[in-house]
Amino acid sequence: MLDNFLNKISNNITLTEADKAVFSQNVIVKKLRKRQYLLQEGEICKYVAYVSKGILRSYLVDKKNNEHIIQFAPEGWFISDLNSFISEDYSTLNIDAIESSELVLVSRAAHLHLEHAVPEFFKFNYMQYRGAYLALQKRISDMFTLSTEEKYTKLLSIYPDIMQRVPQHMIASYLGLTPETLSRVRKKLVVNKV
Amino acid sequence: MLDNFLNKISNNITLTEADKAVFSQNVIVKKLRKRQYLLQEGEICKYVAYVSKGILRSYLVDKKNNEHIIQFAPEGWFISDLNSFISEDYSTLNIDAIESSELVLVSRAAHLHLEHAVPEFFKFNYMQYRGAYLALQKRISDMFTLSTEEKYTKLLSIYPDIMQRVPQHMIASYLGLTPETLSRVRKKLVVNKV
DNA sequence: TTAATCTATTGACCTGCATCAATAGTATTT
DNA sequence: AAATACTATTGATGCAGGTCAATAGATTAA
Repeated sequence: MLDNFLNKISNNITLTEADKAVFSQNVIVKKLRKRQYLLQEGEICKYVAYVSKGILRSYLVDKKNNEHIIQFAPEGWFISDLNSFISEDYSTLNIDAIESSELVLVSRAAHLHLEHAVPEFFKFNYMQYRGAYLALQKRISDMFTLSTEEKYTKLLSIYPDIMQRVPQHMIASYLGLTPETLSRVRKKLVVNKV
Repeated sequence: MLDNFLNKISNNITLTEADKAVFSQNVIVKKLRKRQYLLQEGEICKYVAYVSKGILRSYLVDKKNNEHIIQFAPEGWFISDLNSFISEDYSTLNIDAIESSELVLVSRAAHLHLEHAVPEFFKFNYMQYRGAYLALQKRISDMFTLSTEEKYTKLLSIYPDIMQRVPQHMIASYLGLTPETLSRVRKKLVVNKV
């Protein structure tokens, strides 16, 4: 699982063997069972998690106790409550495992240290943040401009793998729909396709 | 207007006089009249614009010809279609001036050059992107969890200055509402306050 | 193997917001 | 000063999607 993490990093930037050693010494490997929390609302987010196996989600819970999924993170992705991680404020997000998973955790201190010790890692994070920003901008654009049906089919076409692994009501939650509505949208799609 | 820009940068990172000279030589100063486009959908976004005076907006137009505002950028803010700027793909966003404005433009080549020539500027952008990502994440959270009324009052409390300067139908557009609906929400708020 | 939980579907009903249309005040232009 | 565009409000009406409730298959736990 550590290898998986180091590969991810070195796919994007060049790491010497020494760099890899520094990484290895500054991260924590962790397993999570299905439904186990990595982070619960109100805690301080101590880690950025890299998913080497399985799939996690981050979500928030509104006043009516409805869950809204912010992000799915399958193998190869990072997940955290970045705001809490950076500011050390209480988190508003929950993060848990949809499947039992394996993670590589980077603490705040380790993250800072690594950015300093491995300057290329700073660059890596620059790209990550920029990419994450662009992705969210696209998501907002889609929220504004696409019909419910289009949002769903686009999601299916972009992340077919993820969509097959997570229960349907979580897809609904990600799209800002109730499970009932998504069920009806799907029905309509099937009928129209025949 | 160039000073305003240099101050913005040097509020966040330390610039030598030499650095400032490099910046000055690598940016373009530009004025925009009210309603004038900086960027039109389908063009390639050549610049990141810093607003030294006035206020701009970026928005997209859906199939039904409704505008959806992605961002307002008053003095001290940056605006662009970052996706188009980086990838040199055709832009999906429009950017225009809500008030007549003064800008400092940084081209892609200049941006790359500056990041290289002034390493602190690379750091500055790292922070910008990270901050922009966090801001969008909050926006999505609010879209999910707040009622229409709450979204509006929160916007008013966070950006009272901007909200006073832009027409109401643009606020509606930013919130994903029709002008009629926002008008009714406002009415209800006044009545409830009395 | 039997509960208990999780998941998806379907129906009946309700509501928040969009749509369409009319009015009127306020800026801009010429 | 008149004409044109822009902006905000209000009313009437329709619909997409939420809510509540029932059913049933599929997982998971005891």
